[in-house]
Amino acid sequence: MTDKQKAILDSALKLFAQKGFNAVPTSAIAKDAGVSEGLIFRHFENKAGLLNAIMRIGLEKIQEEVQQLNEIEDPRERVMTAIEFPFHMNVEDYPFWRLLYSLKWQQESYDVVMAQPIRGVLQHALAELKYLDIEAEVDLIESYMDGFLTAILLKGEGFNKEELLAALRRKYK
Amino acid sequence: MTDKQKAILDSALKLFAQKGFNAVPTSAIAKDAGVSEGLIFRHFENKAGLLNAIMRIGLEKIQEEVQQLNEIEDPRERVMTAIEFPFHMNVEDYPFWRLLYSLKWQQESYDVVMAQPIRGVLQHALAELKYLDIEAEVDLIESYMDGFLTAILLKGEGFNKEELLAALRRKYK
Amino acid sequence: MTDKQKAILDSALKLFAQKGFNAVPTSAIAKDAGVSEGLIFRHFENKAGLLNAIMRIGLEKIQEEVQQLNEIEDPRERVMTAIEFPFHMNVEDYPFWRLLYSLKWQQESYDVVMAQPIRGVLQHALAELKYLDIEAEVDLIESYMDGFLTAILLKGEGFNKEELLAALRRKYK
Amino acid sequence: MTDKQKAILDSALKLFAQKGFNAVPTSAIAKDAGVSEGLIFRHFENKAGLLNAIMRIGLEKIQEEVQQLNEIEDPRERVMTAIEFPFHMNVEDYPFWRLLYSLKWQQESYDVVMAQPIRGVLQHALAELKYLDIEAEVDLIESYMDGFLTAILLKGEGFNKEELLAALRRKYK
DNA sequence: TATGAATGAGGATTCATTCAT
DNA sequence: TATGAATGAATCCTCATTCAT
Repeated sequence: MTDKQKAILDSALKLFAQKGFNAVPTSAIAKDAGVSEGLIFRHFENKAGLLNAIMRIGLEKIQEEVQQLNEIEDPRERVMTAIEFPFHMNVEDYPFWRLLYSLKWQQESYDVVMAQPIRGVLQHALAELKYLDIEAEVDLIESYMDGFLTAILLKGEGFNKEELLAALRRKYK
Repeated sequence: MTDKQKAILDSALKLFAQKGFNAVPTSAIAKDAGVSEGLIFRHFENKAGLLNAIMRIGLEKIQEEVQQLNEIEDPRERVMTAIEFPFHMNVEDYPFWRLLYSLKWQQESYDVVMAQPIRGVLQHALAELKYLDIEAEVDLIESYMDGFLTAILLKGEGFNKEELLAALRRKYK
Repeated sequence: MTDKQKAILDSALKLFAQKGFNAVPTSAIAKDAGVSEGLIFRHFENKAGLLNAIMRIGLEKIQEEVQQLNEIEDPRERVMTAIEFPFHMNVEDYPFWRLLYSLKWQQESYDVVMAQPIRGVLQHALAELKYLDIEAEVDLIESYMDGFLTAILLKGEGFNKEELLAALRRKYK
Repeated sequence: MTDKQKAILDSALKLFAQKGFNAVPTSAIAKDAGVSEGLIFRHFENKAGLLNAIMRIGLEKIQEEVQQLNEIEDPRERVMTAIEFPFHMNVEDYPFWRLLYSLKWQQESYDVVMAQPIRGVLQHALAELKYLDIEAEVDLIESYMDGFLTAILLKGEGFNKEELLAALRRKYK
């Protein structure tokens, strides 16, 4: 991957995350990345291809994250770490998550593919813990995670991430 | 409000909720509503004005909902009813909520205005319950609600709302 | 002619004169006149018909003006009065002249018809004065008049009409 | 400036001069220039930008003209040459002058900027000639020029430019 | 006579995409 | 690989005009 390809991907991710996929013209991406408009199409075929490339990279990152989760022995701790993932995730990954979450609400959903690895972890852990209604429980945890991610990604300022985490832990102690 | 105005609003809400504001051309709305495209602009000035009208109506519905919440005497029950709101909300309001939640992720956010009434109810109830860190607690509850709403609105099929609610209640018994 | 018809004509003349025929929507005329949009078309058939009505009225006024010119016995004085017409014309007729002069520059020209009566006066007077090349002389005088009208109608402020007239008279003493 | 840019400018000037800025759709310009409609906006941003480009070029031509005037030593001759400018101007510049004079009558006026250089020449020359009321005199001359330009630009056929000039010179001998 | 809702053709502008260089 | 001029379909919006009331 050349420098220019990376520049295009970076700009596209940044802008898509800020304004939404449909609201960002390819010309704006080219300008932000400091390349010609044509180059985007040479490298990524079309605008959807650009999005695909971003998502492929994001999925790889998620899979690394999941691998780290799986290295946690204690299933209870593994679940708690998963739930708290939104609080600990890397700030530089925020744009990717914003984009993923904004795309959820439009038809073409990458969401299912992306969520699957984490669901897998949870299913496994809950099975080890002898839970009965695993699917419902996973849905519940996934809902929590969605909610926290939403809060963290959208309430940039005027909101205390640490206190929210503290409140969460108080509940689950 | 004439029949055609209502038809436009209905079609617009439906389509915006399905595909996102930016992805729906006014021509598609007109077609779906069975009116001429020009009529949209005569009644709502521009596409953003149409969205505003939808949001104004939605806000009124939310305020009614909040009023009903406030009639619940017991603050504990009031909070629980609020948290469970996503499970009990009217199916015909789903499109509005989908639209609201999809807009959250783009710049021009109606979100803050819309969430305020519900936050007010929670702040009040938690004060009655002598909570200390009210803001963090409200953020937490709001996160839950966001998460549940996301689940309910996006996982149409292949997901059991009732079991999720049961799992939630088991936790909070 | 009803009050509303007059209101429409007044508003149309005012707006056409300010911004040009093409730049004024019929809706703006209706609004300014305080009538419904439909009424314009009931009374004047279409936008061009409205312009025609304005022009017909204007032509009548010009013909009255010309009649007064013709009552001047001395041909020399008659010519001078004509040349000075732009300086003495009624301020409330400015919009009509502005409109007429702006229309000159577009294809559909009312100009020829409107200028004819005045040319007639000049031709007559110059014949009485035994001029030889009457057409060229009339063209010359008409050019003067066009120039003065342009100056008076366009340089509203920051321009001294009286001094211009004085300068003109100095020349022609 | 590419060939296509020049083609667009040429077509736009021609059509604007014929029918007026507002009466010419960009589609007509594109068609006449043999380019796609989109190209107009890529090069000139919007319709007003296209007009601006035309005017900028026109202003440069005027400034060249003015420079030539200033090379005339005798101030009396300089003034006469200026007054007679409408009679001697290049036929291929007619469209530009038509456009400029048609725009005079609408709000957004380029007129003042365009007229300034010529006024400057006249003010200078009249000062050399020890005129007293220079402003009024310049207004007078400008009016003449406006009148002659109007005549020449609008009475294409059926009007003898040479005879008008002869009549003018007879007066000013 | 008068209203104002409704239409639809057309107008300015945007934007993904192509292509010659 | 990289540019940027060029395209044309689509998009938002305007506006003269019609029509039911």
